[in-house]
Amino acid sequence: MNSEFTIAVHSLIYLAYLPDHMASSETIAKNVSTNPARIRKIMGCLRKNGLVKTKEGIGGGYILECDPETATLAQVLRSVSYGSLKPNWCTGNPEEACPISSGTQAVMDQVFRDAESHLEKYLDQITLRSVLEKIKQTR
Amino acid sequence: MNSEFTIAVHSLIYLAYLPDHMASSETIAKNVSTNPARIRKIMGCLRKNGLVKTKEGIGGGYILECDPETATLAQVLRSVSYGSLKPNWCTGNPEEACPISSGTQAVMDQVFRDAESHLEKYLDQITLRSVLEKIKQTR
DNA sequence: ATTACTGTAATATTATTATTTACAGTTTAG
DNA sequence: CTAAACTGTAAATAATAATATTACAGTAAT
Repeated sequence: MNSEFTIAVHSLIYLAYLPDHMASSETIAKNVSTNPARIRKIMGCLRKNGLVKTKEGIGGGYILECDPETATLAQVLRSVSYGSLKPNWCTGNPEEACPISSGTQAVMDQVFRDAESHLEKYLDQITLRSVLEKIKQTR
Repeated sequence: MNSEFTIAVHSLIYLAYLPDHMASSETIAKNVSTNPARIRKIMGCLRKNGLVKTKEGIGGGYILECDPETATLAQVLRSVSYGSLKPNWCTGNPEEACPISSGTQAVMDQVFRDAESHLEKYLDQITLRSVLEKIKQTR
């Protein structure tokens, strides 16, 4: 898993935290500690999934488009990191006669897919609001 | 997650599949499609956790030291990839005054730790035997 | 029209993964 | 007792993936 999921959650939490629920890619990038282009790319995914809205042009930026009370980390995961649990390196060789060498990868792929859907179930219980509350309490 | 978990599972399945449950690092590496040094490193982790036994010297190699019927993928995960769900890149900056920038990482770390223990619970239901059976059926 | 934004892609940089090589230590066989 | 076939481990290198930088066209406000 790369960091896009974490960045997406961080950005959404940040928007939820701001009084007007809005910020530019540059402001978000500073808060997250990354660069604006990366934020824009990730926000694009969140926009396609209805979690944020874009306002282009001067004074524009990103606006939270979901209710932190009901939006869950699973929605965020699906938006930016679908299928990212499985490593991209593959074991074995499909051409081999040995069933272990040729067949293990497919079975492991299934294991990872199932694992990811379990992960989703867990993340479905975590709302943006609950994360925000935990952050506030941590201080 | 890097591929060590998949390689470890593949290696164990391969040993379980062999009549004498034994093979050298070179043989395993060929089956997995990687190099012997990597296999030896991973097998070292599995040995420390009692999943395989090493036989050094001529005619040596690795021997399965667990019952495929009861050994689970969770044991393998714990042996080789503990804490690997969380990405190593971190968002935010602990020095910042903004609670979101300084506090999100710690909360996300907790989310990943919990997610990993959920993952473990799922993998605890999958035995080496069941993976081996699936591979055999796939043909 | 100019300014301040987003969307997107190409390129560069850095970090992580994986491979290769090497060698000391161990056991078996002759 | 010595050579051969293994493991254990680490260092060096190569390959790949993640991240950052740069650039520029498109859009909306002033």
